[in-house]
Amino acid sequence: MPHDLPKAYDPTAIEDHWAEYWVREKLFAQPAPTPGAQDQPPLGDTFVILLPPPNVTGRLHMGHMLNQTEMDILTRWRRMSGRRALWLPGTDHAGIATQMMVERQLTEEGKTRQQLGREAFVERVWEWKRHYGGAILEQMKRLGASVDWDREYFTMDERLSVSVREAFVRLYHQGLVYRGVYIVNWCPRCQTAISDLEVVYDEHKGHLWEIRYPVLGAVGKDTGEFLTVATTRPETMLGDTAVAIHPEDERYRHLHGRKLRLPLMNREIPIILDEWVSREFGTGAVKVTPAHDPNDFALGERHHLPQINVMDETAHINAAGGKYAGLDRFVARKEIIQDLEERKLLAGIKDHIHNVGHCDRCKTVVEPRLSTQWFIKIQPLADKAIAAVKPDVNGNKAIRFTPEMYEKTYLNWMENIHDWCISRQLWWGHRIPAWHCAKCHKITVPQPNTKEDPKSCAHCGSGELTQETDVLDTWFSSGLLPVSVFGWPNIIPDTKTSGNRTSPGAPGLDSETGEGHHGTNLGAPGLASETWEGAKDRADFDAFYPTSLLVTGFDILFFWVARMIMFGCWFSTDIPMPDGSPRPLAESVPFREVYIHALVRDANREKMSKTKGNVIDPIEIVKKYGTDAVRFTLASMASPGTDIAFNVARTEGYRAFANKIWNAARFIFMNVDKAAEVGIKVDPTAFGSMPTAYADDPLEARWIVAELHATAAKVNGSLENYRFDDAANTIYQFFWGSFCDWYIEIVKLHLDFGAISDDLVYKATRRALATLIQVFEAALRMLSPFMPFLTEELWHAVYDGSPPPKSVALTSYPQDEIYSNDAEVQSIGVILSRHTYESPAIEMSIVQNVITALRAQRKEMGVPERDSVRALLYFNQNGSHVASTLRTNSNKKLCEALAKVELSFSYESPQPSTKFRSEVGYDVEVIYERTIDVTAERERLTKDIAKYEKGLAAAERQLDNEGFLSKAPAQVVEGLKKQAAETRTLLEKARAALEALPKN
RNA sequence: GGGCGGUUAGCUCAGCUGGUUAGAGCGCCUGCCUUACAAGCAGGAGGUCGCAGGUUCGAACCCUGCACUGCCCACCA
Repeated sequence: MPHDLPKAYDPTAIEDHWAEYWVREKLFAQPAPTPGAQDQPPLGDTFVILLPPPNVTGRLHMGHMLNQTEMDILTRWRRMSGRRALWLPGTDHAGIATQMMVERQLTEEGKTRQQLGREAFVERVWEWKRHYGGAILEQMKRLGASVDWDREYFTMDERLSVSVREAFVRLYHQGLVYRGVYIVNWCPRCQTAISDLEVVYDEHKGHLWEIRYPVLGAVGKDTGEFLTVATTRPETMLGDTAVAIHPEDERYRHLHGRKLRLPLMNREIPIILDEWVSREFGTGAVKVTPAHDPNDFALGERHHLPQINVMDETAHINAAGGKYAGLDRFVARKEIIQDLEERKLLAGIKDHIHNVGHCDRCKTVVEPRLSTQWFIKIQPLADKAIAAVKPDVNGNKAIRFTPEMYEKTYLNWMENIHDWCISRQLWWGHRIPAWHCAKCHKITVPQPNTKEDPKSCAHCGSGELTQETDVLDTWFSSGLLPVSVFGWPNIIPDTKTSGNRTSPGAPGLDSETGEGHHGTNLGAPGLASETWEGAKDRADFDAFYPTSLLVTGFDILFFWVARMIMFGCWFSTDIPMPDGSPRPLAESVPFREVYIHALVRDANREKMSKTKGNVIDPIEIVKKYGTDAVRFTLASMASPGTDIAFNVARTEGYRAFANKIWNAARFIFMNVDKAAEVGIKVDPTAFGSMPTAYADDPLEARWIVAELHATAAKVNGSLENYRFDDAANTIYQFFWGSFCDWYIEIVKLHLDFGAISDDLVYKATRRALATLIQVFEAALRMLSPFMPFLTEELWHAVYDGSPPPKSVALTSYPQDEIYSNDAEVQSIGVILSRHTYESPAIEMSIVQNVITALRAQRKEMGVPERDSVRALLYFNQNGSHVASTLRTNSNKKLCEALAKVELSFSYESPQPSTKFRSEVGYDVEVIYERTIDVTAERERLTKDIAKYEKGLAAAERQLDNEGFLSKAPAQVVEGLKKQAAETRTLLEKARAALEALPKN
């Protein structure tokens, strides 16, 4: 019997069970639609969301948990609101990170990957992945994420690898991929190029070394003069091929056309003139090392300087570095400085604060390095990606950012974008589908839509081809996810004819409208119903692309979000709409909305980091407080644009909330059981919808039903705007503040199983019980996206273990049916208008106000909590609605029961000598013998008087103001007048009471 | 060097397009083991909304300046 609930809620007792249940029952599976079939609900009502794929190497941290909580709340909410919801999970192969992980393993075994060889190493990584790669998703399952596990992907899956290859191949044949020798950011530890984004800059206290380069005379002899250059990386001087000065720099005008002798290397290098040189910085003379600095590289190109690479891939000096060969760059730096000093060529050392680039992955200092890499010419893709975010002529945006300010950040970056270095010198990843010819040394890239690797060189026909050894940047494959997970490119029939026929990158692409000229393959209408290889994928794509929303952190805005937008817009443009029409930009975006969430920090607002040791492990917290409490904590603090300072004190509070809900359920089930004993059964078929109340229902029933509807309206509205905090707080307030604190306390009075033989009592009890359960059941549904475990457990118990659907997650989300439509409400006879004093909200607030006043007065008089006492209620001239509310017998009884008083009314004023309490519209007096603490009383009254005087003065000042009276809206003026009158009454009474206190 | 945020109760944060006397949770104080819940109930204290001007009948909210603080971007050796 599920009604036997323990006294305190123990999350650990139920969570594993439900987590497994949701997965096992495949409750959230959303299989690909059958081609041509009519599905319900209609395809238009989809809610599709991709999980930002965690790294396979990853362990769940608070950021993941926030991200997943938000996505789960939205997905569950949309699903319950009738949308066909699909949340798609997967993991990222995370090239560098994973390779590092396995290399570390090998090191422990005393091996290196080079010893293993590429093939064996990659197999080893796969093995690792099979073993440990699922950890993070297992954690996710445990947290109750309502994803479709049948669709789980991995970015190195065969299916997704096909997409990656096709994307590269198309871009290549569109002329948007190029290969060349450039300066790239090189990580000497990872021994690979990394993109600009993967370099993180740290401010670093370094030095600026000033080195004297001897000036040579006409015959190549030292003149005895020196040109002093300044550098932060002296070791690069081994590769210097010039020194640059500003052409207008008067100090050096006499050196124009002269040469220098490069110290330590004894190489003659020219002095070149370039306006790029800043005369103010350093000495105004810059050593130029084209092979080791991006600026110098550009300078070198302009002046046709040789490029001398002096370091190997591990940042050790190579043979070109003379006697320093073999030294690590920092060791070499020391020796070079020392040698220069000995030769008196070191003019000075200055402290210098500058930014040093580090590898995002391993934090090694990045070395700009000349190497052959693959790049994407990004501008054409960026143009579309910009158009997708900027408002069109009608002011519509194909992609909307929340918070909106990220739109600016995004556009700013996109408008200043650089070509993307996509090659990585790793073994783990998608190997670049390009083949080098041993004969003509040209490159062969397969044609689009071909599966076979090329057998012979496309240029000379030679069969001596070897595939490129570099792999693609991890973000290349994750950038493709929105299209690749839905089957692209295998979704266009007769694909042999499409592909490289036209080049979208070519001039003529209209990036403003996004309507490219590469629509070579406008499929026929009814495409999805045809039987062909990709029909199933195509139906999937048609149903779910574009996705609805992306929820992610700003840290991967450029890495991932921007790349998905570029790729999504680029590769989906030529896929016709399901009806065969061309795909507009708004339908080629990978997602329609982006919600960017904040960072989770520790309770002191510090960034969580391993080195600081302040990382909060979500799994630990979950074990301690329960998943629901942690989820609720995150949700309640997730206000767009604000970082979350995660404080377990909050979580403790929400564990208490879970316990509160649990105990409310215990109370309800206890009464259900009592009712059953006297033959009252509640019809469960009435559950699952929104409860209604009728004119003859008692106040608390009419009120709580109205509150429920109002709460539903507010929660739905908040979720619509990603206001998780508002939504969570609203539900919290409703459940605890309204349902438990007031409704349950009052409904107890109407659950009278003792006098059940009386027909009226029987009916009233049955009705009260029905409303109680219905509201509770609806509240569970409303709460379930936030607290899926607890609500699932209790919801099943409400149905005594045999609910209609298999899960609360498959029921419908509470919708407001009152506040959204007053007219209809009145026509069906429900008395729930909020415009009159008959409104349950106003009636209830009066009752609550009276009860609170009575309780406060009791307390002040020192009445023991148990005792019932007599009390007097004095109505005054502002209190007509109070009087009319309380004259209702049921309301009077209510006040008496909840305040433990026996109430009498009076239309006189209380005697100044008695101790009473003044409220707006009435005074209360509790009849009880006690000695008044005159000092405390005087203090309280004095404080009240000051407050009233201040308020009254402010109100009167405004009411005397002509401008206010003429310009402010009538209701504001009226409200202020009323309030001023009330304050005046309260002030007078307080003054009188103070006057009446005994003096001493 | 550019750009974008933030500053409201002891703490963490709300406060929607300016409108009556600024809210919540936690913490704090007081009293209660009242048979759903002490992870609870009841009552209470606590804020000149960072500072200085301005606009307005009216400003936490709009404008200007300042202070402090956080983040992002940037090739200055």
